[in-house]
Amino acid sequence: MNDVKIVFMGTPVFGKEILRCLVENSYNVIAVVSQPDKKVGRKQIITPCPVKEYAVENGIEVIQPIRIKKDFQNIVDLNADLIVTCAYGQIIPDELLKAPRLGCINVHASLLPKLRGGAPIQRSIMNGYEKTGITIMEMVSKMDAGDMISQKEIEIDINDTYSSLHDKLIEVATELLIETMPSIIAGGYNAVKQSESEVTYGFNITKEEEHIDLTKNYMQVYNQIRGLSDDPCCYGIVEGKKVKLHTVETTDIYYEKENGTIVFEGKGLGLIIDNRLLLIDKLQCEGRTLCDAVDVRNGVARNWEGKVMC
RNA sequence: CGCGAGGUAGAGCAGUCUGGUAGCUCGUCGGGCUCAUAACCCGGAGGUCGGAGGUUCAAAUCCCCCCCUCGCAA
Repeated sequence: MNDVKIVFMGTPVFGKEILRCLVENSYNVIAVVSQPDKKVGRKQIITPCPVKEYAVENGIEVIQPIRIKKDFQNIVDLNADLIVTCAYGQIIPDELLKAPRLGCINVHASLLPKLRGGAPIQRSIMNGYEKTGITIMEMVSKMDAGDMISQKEIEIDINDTYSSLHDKLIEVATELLIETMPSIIAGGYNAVKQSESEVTYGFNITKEEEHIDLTKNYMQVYNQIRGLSDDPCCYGIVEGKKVKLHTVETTDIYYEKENGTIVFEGKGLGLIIDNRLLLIDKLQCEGRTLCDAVDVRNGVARNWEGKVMC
């Protein structure tokens, strides 16, 4: 398999693990394409993305076009046999898609045609799905619309969060990739068209969607919170300050109270949605560190009993 | 030099404006009550108040510098 020259394109941790999978299984990754280094955090420190970091550690050439739409010729010139992408972050121009002999494939974290787009993992939880998975497909100019080569399902546990599901899907993705790569290289697979009538989208999460939506029902709110945990996290406003809800659990305890009312439950904190108690385990108040609900109640939230989150 | 909040006992916080005995809730340890308890009562231990310098009779508190954390913005 060393004779097949592969270019990998990806950016975040998910992509890094796919790249690692290729490298550790002795595939010949001749170069990596990533988003440009970005200024990160309050101090605006320029930080390389995880994929670049891994590539550099392993002595693989890294290319970081600012706008790949125009700036792709140097990638074509690598004369790769196959391009593997996973969470790269830019639309890849048709000329580049056509360049490799074996084409371009993408590892996508949903059961296509469901949840095309950039945030399939979060959306699968926020939409209340009971299963999701990984799809490996051919790339076409329309995002995530190519014919499907292979697919693997996974159940979403009621306690899964974005980060726990993210980690599980990495496992599934690497397994599926190992299974699928030989047939891609050999060219002997049957690609399946996506059923256009079943297409749904899972676009990136907007700022507004991180704000707790109290017009939704109990389970929808629960799904919103766990679908966004631990990052970027769902938040509500209490006494004018942002409160991030990191970890919550459902209960069968009922109260007749206004939506969003905060109650003292046991030694910790609870939130009333649809007259039903949502137990808060970990949260973070603006300007403060992440901590257990018990601690927050002992300090910042001493007088929160009966206050309403909005 | 982007804007803002914060660093006080093992944890989470109040006190700082208006300088003058180091406080609260939880935890912990000991005792009591109880069939029993994460409940309740009594008692104890535990802090160079992020660090250096300055003002002052006196600094957690005022002034200056540095370090670290978090929210926003990107």
